[in-house]
Amino acid sequence: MRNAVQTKEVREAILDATDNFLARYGYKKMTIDDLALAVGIGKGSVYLHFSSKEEIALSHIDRIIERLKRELTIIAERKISPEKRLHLMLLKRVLFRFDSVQHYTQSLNDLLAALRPKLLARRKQYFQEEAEILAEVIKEGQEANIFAAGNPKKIAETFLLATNSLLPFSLTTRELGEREEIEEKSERVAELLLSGLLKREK
Amino acid sequence: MRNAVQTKEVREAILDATDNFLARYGYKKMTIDDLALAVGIGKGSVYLHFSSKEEIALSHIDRIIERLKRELTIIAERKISPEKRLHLMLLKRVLFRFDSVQHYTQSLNDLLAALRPKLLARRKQYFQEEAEILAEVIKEGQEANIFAAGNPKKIAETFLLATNSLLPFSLTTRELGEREEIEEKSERVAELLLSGLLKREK
DNA sequence: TTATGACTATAATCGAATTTTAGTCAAATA
DNA sequence: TATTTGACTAAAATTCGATTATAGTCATAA
Repeated sequence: MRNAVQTKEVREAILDATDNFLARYGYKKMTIDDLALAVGIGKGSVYLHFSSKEEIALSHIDRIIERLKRELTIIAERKISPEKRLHLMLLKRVLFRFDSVQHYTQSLNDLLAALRPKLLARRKQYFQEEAEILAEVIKEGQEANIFAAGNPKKIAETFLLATNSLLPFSLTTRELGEREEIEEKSERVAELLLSGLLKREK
Repeated sequence: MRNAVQTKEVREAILDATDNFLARYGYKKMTIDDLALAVGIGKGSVYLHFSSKEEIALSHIDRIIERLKRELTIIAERKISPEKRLHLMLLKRVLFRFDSVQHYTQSLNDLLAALRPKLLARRKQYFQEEAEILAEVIKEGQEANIFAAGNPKKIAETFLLATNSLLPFSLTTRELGEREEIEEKSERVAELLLSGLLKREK
């Protein structure tokens, strides 16, 4: 059906416009009228794709997270050692989020404040999904007898927890400073964690 | 001089009252009049000890952090292996902060919002001071040939960074849930980090 | 010499009037 | 008939002038 494609394109266009307005003016100042105008459809038509302004913003965030998961998956499937892949994935995760936040500096507090309760619920979900991707690689490493034994999912969660503080989503954001600084810090945390995971015997 | 003691006592009494009001009503609703009344001194006298309401709140936070540093130092000086001490210190740090936040649930957002710029500046300071305490223990462990080589201060910073996300000072606060859950997560992160620090050869 | 509380300038709060905007739905369009 | 629309509404946000609350001061009292 041509219509389904058309529909998906409009939906994407709305999210593209959302991305633009959020980065430029923030969540509060973004209006449904603006979005409709930018996409070139009637206001009512926006509600054919989304049930509320909130749902638009959440879908927009979902789309960003989906992109991250896709990038992590690509690394997870590379033909290099599990150790190296885990390392790259941790760095990717931290830097991806850092860059996202850079992009939304003006609007982020605004957005987080408005969607806080919903976001908290989703974060758990995101976290689990990311852990799942890491866990696969950890399992492989264990099967190859490179990594120490243990529940792969739990280990993956621990890795994510330990790198979470490097993600600029909190009070610490500005404290973290430059991208290079983050890069270096991530590197150190990742190495220490990986070193802990590697099997003891030389 | 008896007066100096007296002065210090009044200062402490003001901070005690501050602790009480912050936990009960939050920063905004706490007034200087309230504090003076609670301590039993005139309003003007409060300004003999502190130059502003903001300085009172910051001093109050300093006092909390001082307590944490004291507790960390006590562990650092215990007569057990550096490994064990580091482990205990990491747990102490996470749980101490968790408990503080529990105490101030109502008022914390309020306080953080009001003092954010000043707090960011101090956090770096706190962070460095805590790292210094850990670094001592790490150095000992290296001298005892238990820990792998490396700049002790840098390693300490890495440890703190990796446990930072467990500290309930950010969006993740509620996500973290129960104290037991935090305890278990801290345990896992600490173990993995320590395992990474231990020397490779069995 | 130290402590005070009445005083002030500023900031916060209130509430009524006005404007903006999310979401709806009857009508227009394809 | 199946989609799309934009005028419409109810609710929320904003404005602004008036009122109240409060941080910080300082002349006076202890």
